[in-house]
Amino acid sequence: MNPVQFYKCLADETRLKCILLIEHETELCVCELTEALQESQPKISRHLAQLRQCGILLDRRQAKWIFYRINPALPEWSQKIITDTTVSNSDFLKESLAQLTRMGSRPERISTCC
Amino acid sequence: MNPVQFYKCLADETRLKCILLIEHETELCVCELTEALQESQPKISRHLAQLRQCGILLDRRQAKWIFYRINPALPEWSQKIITDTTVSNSDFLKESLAQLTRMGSRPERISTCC
DNA sequence: CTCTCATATACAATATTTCATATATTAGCT
DNA sequence: AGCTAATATATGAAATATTGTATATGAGAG
Repeated sequence: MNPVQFYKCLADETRLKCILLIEHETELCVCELTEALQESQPKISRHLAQLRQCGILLDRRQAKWIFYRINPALPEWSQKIITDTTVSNSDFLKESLAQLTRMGSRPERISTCC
Repeated sequence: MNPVQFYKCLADETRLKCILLIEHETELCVCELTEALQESQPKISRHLAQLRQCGILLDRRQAKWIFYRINPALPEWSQKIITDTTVSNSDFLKESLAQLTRMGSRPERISTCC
């Protein structure tokens, strides 16, 4: 992935918040992101599809849910940018994280490995 | 500057190359960038204006030329992203740097300080 | 004060991105 | 098989971004 394409993915509020929230939480499903960001399901879903197609995110299905996580095969420099941006912009995520915490009955995760 | 705004600035080939070339060379003027990127002068100029307005670049006039440099007052995380991106994407800049080197009669710089 | 060179800006046309709405898919339950 | 919950996709309209072309500005030379 070339750097312009990478930065285009980060250059949208919904997409950037999805990426940083997932980085912060390791893994999130569509309904959690929809709730955290207070946006419509198709809107979230479209942006996630784009991030998946670019190779920034990976998804896995577990029961009814689809969980997204950061693609560990991303080049190191882009992974670093994602973690650095998360750490240095807590204000930007504050509201969404609070909304996520407030969310009742979050789907339960089954660890992928072991 | 919020991170989305910052990434929007990087999410265009012309702008990203300008930023990374300037980072690489410390300081460049409009005609050097025009030559390095092989783009029209108004195109380069418009993008530089946008980067100046966002606070990513600073400019100074010296004789007939206007030199642009990275704004040292940028938040540390964004400066880091600019340097990391430059270091990790030499292929992306290769052609433009070669073009710059090939350029004859580059304007002479007078150091700002001392 | 005029000419030239380097750069900036205005404007309109074009291209790209984003979104709401409607609909499709897929898994699990009964 | 039919129903429901979660997610994905298609379509067209609206909003944004980008660009070429023409023109303006500003500094230095003569």
